[in-house]
Amino acid sequence: MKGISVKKNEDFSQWYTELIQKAELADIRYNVRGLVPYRAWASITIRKMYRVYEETLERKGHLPLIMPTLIPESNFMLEAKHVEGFSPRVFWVTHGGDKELEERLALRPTSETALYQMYSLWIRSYNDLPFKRYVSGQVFRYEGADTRVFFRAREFHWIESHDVFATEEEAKQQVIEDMETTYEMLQDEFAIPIIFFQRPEWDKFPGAVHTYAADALMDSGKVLQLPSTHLLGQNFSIPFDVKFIDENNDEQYGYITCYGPAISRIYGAMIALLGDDNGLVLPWDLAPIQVVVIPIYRSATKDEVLEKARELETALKKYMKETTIKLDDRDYVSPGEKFNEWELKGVPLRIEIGPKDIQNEQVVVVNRISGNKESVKLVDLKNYTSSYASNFTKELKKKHSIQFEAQVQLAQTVDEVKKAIGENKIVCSGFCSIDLDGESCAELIEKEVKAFVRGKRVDTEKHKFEKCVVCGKPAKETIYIARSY
RNA sequence: GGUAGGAUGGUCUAGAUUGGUAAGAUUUUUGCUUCGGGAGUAAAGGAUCCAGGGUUCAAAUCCCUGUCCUGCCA
Repeated sequence: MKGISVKKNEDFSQWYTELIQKAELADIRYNVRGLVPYRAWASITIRKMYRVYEETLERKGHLPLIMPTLIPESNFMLEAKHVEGFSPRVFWVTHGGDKELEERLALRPTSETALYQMYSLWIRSYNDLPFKRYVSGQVFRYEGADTRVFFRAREFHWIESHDVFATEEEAKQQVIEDMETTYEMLQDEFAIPIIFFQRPEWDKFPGAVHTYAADALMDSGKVLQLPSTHLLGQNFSIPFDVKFIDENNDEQYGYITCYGPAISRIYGAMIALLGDDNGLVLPWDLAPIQVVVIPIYRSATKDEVLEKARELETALKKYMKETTIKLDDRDYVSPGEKFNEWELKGVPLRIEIGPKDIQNEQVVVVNRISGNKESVKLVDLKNYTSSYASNFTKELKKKHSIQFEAQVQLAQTVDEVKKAIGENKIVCSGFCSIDLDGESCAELIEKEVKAFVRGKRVDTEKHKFEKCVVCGKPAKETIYIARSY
């Protein structure tokens, strides 16, 4: 069987694994564990995602940088919390040829300690600020056995932007801009519904003052952590000596923010969320091929149909200039198999043309989201396809929009939390504190309920609780609890 | 960490109880017939059966060691 053998909502894990193999997205047989080659179909989409993300960052004042992949251990050791958080997961380069290196080199797990070393040389005065840069590339983290293609790997693909400001206020504004960027990209371009939480102290980026992370709302009631933006304050600028001369000729340390959308993980979230029992479904702009034309003929009608199909292809290419169109004229594959194959790969629009259509001066069009088939006259095709193209992603977003409030269940006790999580809800509760003194309560939730405290909402919160759901002390915060991937 | 399985053509699996010519499906290549929702047929190609050692006339199969994978429990 070439199609996916299970239904998405019956066995998600199996569905996802088969989708990746059968739609030729990635090949898990590479002989280093946790490192995965992405095949052409996934690579094309991932490159498109990079492009739209990079354009957006540049529009908002960031410039690109290309940075080395290796970071000397001495840089890496400069910020204590950062080291503590990352060193168990660093791949180290220890040898050059046969010779042991004098200093170990880290394969970057993130680039703060490479960049800020250079920022301290590049930034001289307040005239250089704000200083906004981004790096696109791979990072390496030695994860445990629990890897899953696109979601968690030992090498993954991301963009990290690192911005330096003269004041804390400007840095805070940047964090807000990063969150807006995330909504623009994930919700508008990639059709993934998200919500931002401020992470509790015990769960923030190592070295950050605050971490704000987007959680994607998956239809199973689970959440998946997507891009996060971090207010680093002066935690890195002091050890790395990122200083500038202000208007009064005084030396000041900069305020830094960093933002890291992991493109490979967003891709995973997108295919997992948007896909259906027939396979992949992709937003219009991100599909490697947007329109596939399938000729249908018998031996007697072959030449005539193929000729008309080629004419159709030429016409489509003329009036859909930004679109990738493919005529699937393979003779050795039956139409039925082509239908299934292109559905598996998530081509948004299929156009069929056969003898009956030629006679009636029409084509048959099939919608990847609804599966609906209809006939369209050739004279109307130009209008039809242009409105189809502009509506496709909107339809997809509508189908997967999740009303956050409708997923939420309020809970006053740990038992209520447990019950609601069991019903695939996201739980809203009172909590003593999201500072370090609240960690023991979070650990209890983790242990008893097998769900995680995601933090407090960044946008306005309308629920208020008297007491912490765990310890019963006065609730300083309203927080959300969910299971996560 | 505990525990139970597993590793055989590109892929999935049989073969193990009872040691004896490595099997099937699928994939790939080619020919002919097909083609409006996963085509049929004929042929060809493809595995030192995870690694190393032992028992034996003979090992995919039995024994030992190692490596890697998977499930379940903490």
